[in-house]
Amino acid sequence: MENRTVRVRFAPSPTGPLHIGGVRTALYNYLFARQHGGKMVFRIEDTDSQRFVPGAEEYIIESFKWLGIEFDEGVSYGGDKGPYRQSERREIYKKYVDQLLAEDKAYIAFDTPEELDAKRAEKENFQYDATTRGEMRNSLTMPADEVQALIAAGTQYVVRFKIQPGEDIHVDDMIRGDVKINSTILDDKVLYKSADQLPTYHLANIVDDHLMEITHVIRGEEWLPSAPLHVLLYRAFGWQDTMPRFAHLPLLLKPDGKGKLSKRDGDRLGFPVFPLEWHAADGTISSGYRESGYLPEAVVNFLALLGWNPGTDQEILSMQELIEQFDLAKCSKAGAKFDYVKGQWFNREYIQSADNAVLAQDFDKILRENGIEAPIEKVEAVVAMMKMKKINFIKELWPLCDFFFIAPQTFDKEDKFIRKNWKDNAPQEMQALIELLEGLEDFSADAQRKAIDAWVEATGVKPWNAWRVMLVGAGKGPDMHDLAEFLGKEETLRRMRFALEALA
RNA sequence: GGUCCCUUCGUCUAUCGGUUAGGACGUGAGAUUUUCAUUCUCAAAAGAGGGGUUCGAUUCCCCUAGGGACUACCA
Repeated sequence: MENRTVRVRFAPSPTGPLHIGGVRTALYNYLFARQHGGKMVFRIEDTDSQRFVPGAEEYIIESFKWLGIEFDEGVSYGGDKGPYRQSERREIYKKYVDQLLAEDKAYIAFDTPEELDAKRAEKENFQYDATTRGEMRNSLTMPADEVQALIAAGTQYVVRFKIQPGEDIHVDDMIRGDVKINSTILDDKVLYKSADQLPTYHLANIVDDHLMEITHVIRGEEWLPSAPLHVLLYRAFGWQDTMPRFAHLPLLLKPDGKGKLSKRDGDRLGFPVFPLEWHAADGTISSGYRESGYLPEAVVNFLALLGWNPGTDQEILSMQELIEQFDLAKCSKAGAKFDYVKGQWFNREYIQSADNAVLAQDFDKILRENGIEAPIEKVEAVVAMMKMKKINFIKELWPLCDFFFIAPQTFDKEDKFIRKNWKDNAPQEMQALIELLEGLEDFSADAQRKAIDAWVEATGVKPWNAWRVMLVGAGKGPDMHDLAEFLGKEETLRRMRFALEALA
């Protein structure tokens, strides 16, 4: 059985946008599958017809495309073990539910939700299990013909799993080791609802994982308490020999305060919790990593290190390196607070090493939003000069780069930088610099540097800051020679002459 | 309440019985500098508490405390 090809799955419920914690779970599954030359399946768990949200499925698919997490089969990817949408697998589940019923491993229950609520209200710790099922309305307590009559009359019912109490159930977790839970504390879980003829998560999950030949279930820690139930289900079906191995990942926690990271934390603290921007039906918009200016590689790298690390000091890892180095045994057991400040640092690192042409495309959009249309090679030149500045996002480049495209119109003489660098002798010195630049045939940064260095050597004048006042109007920007080359001889001299007058 | 999981700098983490407890983010200081930055250097910063086991525990065991998850005809 250990020679089976690795097959993992990511199986979200289409109830809304994909949470960033879900993204990390999917990423770990992906890394694990790729490392072992296995397959990654995308399944949609839409067994709760009440909570279905239109567009969620498409959103999830688009998110993974953006992030570079690729599936091998599943919804929208195809494959020979479909259908991959649980709502399309009704007959399959029905067959297995009937099998459990026939083997007396499950039973039919007619108690209504209202009756159960009443029970819970009267008995603090009411649980539908071996101690209580004898006093409920189910096929264990009612005559068979009455049960059949009720069903024939169209009475709604559920199928419950008959759990034998008093047994220690062991779950062998790849991250946590042996986890033991006694079956007595488990309740007789609802496996199937006649109302919508759909199974609940637990049944559908086990049947699908088995039929889709899943070898490893890598999921969030919130599933650990129900893992014993799943083990029991595999056993009930006689599938224990091919039961997948489990790995329960630590949760992503709120950056501040307590509890797990929730959808609302993002807007509250100013960072996205969704990969892509999400427009809810009620009109509210939740920000996304993509729209906020994150590079997908940075998001992947950041998420990968939240709960796992390669055991070395290396923190910048490409998808390929992650695939090679990922190891479930090295995953941490404790939940990780979501450190979005470090996430921003990852983005900065990826911006600084990103291809200028790619960044130019992003920056071009920002420029257009600010009414600037420039040739893309000019945009790329600006990005090349400025991306090493202290920016976490490309959009932060605009206030640092506006002067490339818009000449300073006014000069605030109270401005600290101008006051300090526009001294009484500045006009004469800058006039001399203008004359020097006028005489240059070659206006490249190198040629300027050569000529100006010689002039500086001869006169002792340090022209750069005053020059910056004239071309930029503030204490920011790149090397003056690079800037002047970018602006060109004509524009450089025009700005200088204008500034000379404006500052007089 | 019950069950299970977890616990090293503010945060993410390394350490798989013997280390000056390492790295990164963030923070502070200094150097470099043609502004803003970058870069470089340095600094402050941690084993929850208590018992064991052991020649020796951050590391293994137990207890306590704290945190988290689960406890639906949701996933």
